[in-house]
Amino acid sequence: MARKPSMGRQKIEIKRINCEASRQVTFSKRRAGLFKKASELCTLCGAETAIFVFSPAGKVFSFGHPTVESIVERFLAKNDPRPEVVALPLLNAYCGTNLYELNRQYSEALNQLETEKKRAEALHKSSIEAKKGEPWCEAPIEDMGLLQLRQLKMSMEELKKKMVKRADELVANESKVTSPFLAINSMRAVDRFAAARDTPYPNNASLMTPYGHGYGFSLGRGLF
Amino acid sequence: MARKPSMGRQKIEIKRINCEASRQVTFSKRRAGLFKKASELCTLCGAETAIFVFSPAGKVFSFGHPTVESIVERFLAKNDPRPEVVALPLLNAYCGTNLYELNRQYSEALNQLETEKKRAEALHKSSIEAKKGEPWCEAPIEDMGLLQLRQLKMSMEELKKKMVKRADELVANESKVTSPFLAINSMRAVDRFAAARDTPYPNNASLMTPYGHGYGFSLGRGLF
DNA sequence: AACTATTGATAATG
DNA sequence: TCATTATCAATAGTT
Repeated sequence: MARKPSMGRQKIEIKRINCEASRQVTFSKRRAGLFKKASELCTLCGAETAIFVFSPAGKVFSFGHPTVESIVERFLAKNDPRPEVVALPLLNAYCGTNLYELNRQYSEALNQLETEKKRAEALHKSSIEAKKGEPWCEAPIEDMGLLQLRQLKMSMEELKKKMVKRADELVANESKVTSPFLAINSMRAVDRFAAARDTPYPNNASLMTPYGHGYGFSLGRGLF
Repeated sequence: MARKPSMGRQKIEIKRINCEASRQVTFSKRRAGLFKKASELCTLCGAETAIFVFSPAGKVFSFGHPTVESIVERFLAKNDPRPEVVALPLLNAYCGTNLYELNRQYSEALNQLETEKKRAEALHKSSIEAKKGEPWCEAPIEDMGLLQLRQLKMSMEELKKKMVKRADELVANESKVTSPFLAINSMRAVDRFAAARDTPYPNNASLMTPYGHGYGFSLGRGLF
């Protein structure tokens, strides 16, 4: 005998939802719906799909079948504009010839960059002192460099090593090995909605597989 | 007075569709639906989303808001273990601006390089032909190297100059310009389902924007 | 590609 | 967040 337990779904306009709370609710619901649709597409049609969703708050949610990584790898193989990705196969093509010289130049450029930054750092040192109590994020970026710079340099050096190593490998082995992308953030689960689990990665990502077909979802906190 | 023009939608099981033709049809329909859902999620909730779908035939279809590239970049910044990927945000943070533009310049140079390589490849085609029966990858790479190598070296040198110059700029100007990543494969259109258009990129990608809110879709032939 | 009967997704509500 | 339900939107089957 009860009457209207709800007025049911109402039509909504497709524009930003102003109410913070309902926007969040809608985000969750529709994200789940989107991922479900994606999994169905994969199952029904044999497609391979990856989805990344960044919430306004910066959380990342991803879906991938067979895995997020395999899809990204596939995509990057064709579309990544980043130099190193473009450069490696190119360098490979040339048998690693002159790699040393190229690396030297690259390093040199980076060293110069480092030098520049240090100079700037020195120049701004006084103003750092002045801004003592300021929150970290408001501090002038020139002022917080040394540590990160060192880290950067290390990363660059590692990149360089990898480039050389990779080139060597490819020269030595001309068989087209499609090495799987290191699937750091992937796991398989058989249970529907398997429990999330922490990973040791900076984004503190958690993972779960809501649909029982080897589809992987991941959640994590964004940096931005 | 006609009666049943159709028996309407019937329930289907979520498992691979065996019939090739209807699988293809379903793929198209559901892919469009998925992208629409994604665009709505973005609009309603202020989310940022990217989707990649590989058809069984190897075609890639992608959706991105604001652009595919920005989302991938963001994702990789947190999940890609490759050092160069770690380095980028670090540099960005350090310089108070992002490296996207620099990166773009770099890849542009490398793209030119790639073009050069292809040209040279064509030039050497006869010698390749001569080695009939041999797969392309077995052809001696030394045979097609000198020209491109020179070009590569030049590119690297120019990169170096650009990096240094950019570093100078950044030191001089500490305002945090968030220059948008050059969305090589993206375009905006106001028409729904604007006509696809060729791009000069290797995958011969075509692009269109089906939903009139600045969302970009791209279609292209896969390599795999 | 277009149409429409249905199913499936979800906005409003508890 | 989870559950319910009326309604709207997506789409399977057909032309």
